[in-house]
Amino acid sequence: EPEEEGCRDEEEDAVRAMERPEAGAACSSLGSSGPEEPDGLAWSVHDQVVPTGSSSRVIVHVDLDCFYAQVEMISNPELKGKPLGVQQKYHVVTCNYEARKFGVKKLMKVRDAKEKCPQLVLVNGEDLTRYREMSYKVTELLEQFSPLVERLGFDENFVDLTEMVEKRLEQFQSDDLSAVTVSGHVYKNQPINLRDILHIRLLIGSQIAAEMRESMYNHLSLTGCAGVASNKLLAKLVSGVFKPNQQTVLLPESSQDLIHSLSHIKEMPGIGYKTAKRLEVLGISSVSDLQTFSSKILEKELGISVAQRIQKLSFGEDNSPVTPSGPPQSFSEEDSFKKCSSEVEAKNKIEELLANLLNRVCRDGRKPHTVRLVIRRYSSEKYHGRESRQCPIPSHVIQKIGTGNYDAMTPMVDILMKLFRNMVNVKMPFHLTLLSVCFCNLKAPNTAKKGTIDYYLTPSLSTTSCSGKRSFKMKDTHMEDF
DNA sequence: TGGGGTTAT
DNA sequence: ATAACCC
Repeated sequence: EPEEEGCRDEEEDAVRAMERPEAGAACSSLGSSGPEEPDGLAWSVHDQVVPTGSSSRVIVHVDLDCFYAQVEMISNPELKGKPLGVQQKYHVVTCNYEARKFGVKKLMKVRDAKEKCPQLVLVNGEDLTRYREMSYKVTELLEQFSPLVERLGFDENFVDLTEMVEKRLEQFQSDDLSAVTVSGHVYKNQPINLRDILHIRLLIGSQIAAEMRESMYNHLSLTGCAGVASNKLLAKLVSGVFKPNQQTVLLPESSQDLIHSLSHIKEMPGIGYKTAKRLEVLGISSVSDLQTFSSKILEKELGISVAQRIQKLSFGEDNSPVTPSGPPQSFSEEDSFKKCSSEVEAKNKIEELLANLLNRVCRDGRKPHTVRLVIRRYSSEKYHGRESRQCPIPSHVIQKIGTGNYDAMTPMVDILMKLFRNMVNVKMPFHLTLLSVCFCNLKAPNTAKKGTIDYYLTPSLSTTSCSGKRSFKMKDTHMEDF
């Protein structure tokens, strides 16, 4: 069973919380006009109207436990029970809980990790294929509950449960609501008020979250955490409160406690490295600092968009929707290395990246209409020494992708090497530490037939775009320009 | 820091 | 094309 620990405690807490539902927050005033049974539950909850289109949502954030390590332990069960790290180049990018007991941390150097834990077993995780495949299986499983699933990286998903919760509520007879229970932890052990429709909805959400985790375990042998709350920010923050393989629901009255539990604003999802640095200059380091800082000055400093968004985040407010991810917008492969300083070397590396990418994009079925080459130059060092060049893929090359196998290889290498020489002056010495190839601008395979309206409206097929100059997408560097 | 991803400008 | 964000 997925639940490893905390099970007893959370059940007892939940029972205790329900034994005195009136102990915490006052009863919602929304139901107070109800008739017959002032102290019963029957009259009130179904009558509490959540204003249509209002911001009262039920969101779950699902976060797999040390995902790459779990996938490796499934591939090789002998690794189970041993301290395991997944290695990319000189780093342990993630590790299981056995390894964490020894002090191994994410993105720790292999040397340091081995020092902390000499018995550490390492597996190479530079090829993401199996992780990516398992990641999409998880997303697809969650999509069976609701189509509103948004991926965040390979190991996290948001699901908007609002509609599902509404449907389950309709199935309840009013006198059943006293039997609604929470699944998993309640943040801060806040007492549950069964007369509060928002509490009820979140509890139903917690039950669905438990079903999702059960399903992930039963069908995919994967464990993870879940957080249920009224928006993505809070769901994400609360999912991490009880850590391996547990779930937590946040009731609205505790949301301020949750955001103030962050010790620094950099821990707020949406406030990254750059923004945190700029806020630091302004003397803003805590959530409270950001809450109370002058909005006007913040807008002048960061721009109105970022300022308003992050200041709302500091209050736990986040109206961003769960945007269904659907199929990927891009496919890329990269490789980093100590040194690449010749064109031939670069070409070989690009060919390897490209071969893998063509396979992936072929399996997807859609056709990329744009290619991009990315490099990182040595000593550019400061993260963001990356430069890129992209161009449209000529339609005759697009056709070769997916159909045959490697017909597209040679023309694509030619295109990529032109992009390469556009970025790197090969007559001068150079030193690269990363190469990446990306296929994007993916379109469904063209079903348009000659002579039809679709044919003439499909840029890759119609004569107007196959000859003469193309005036669209001037940002792309066209191969004709070389 | 690796090997990925996304959206906004 | 770059810059920011996420994992």
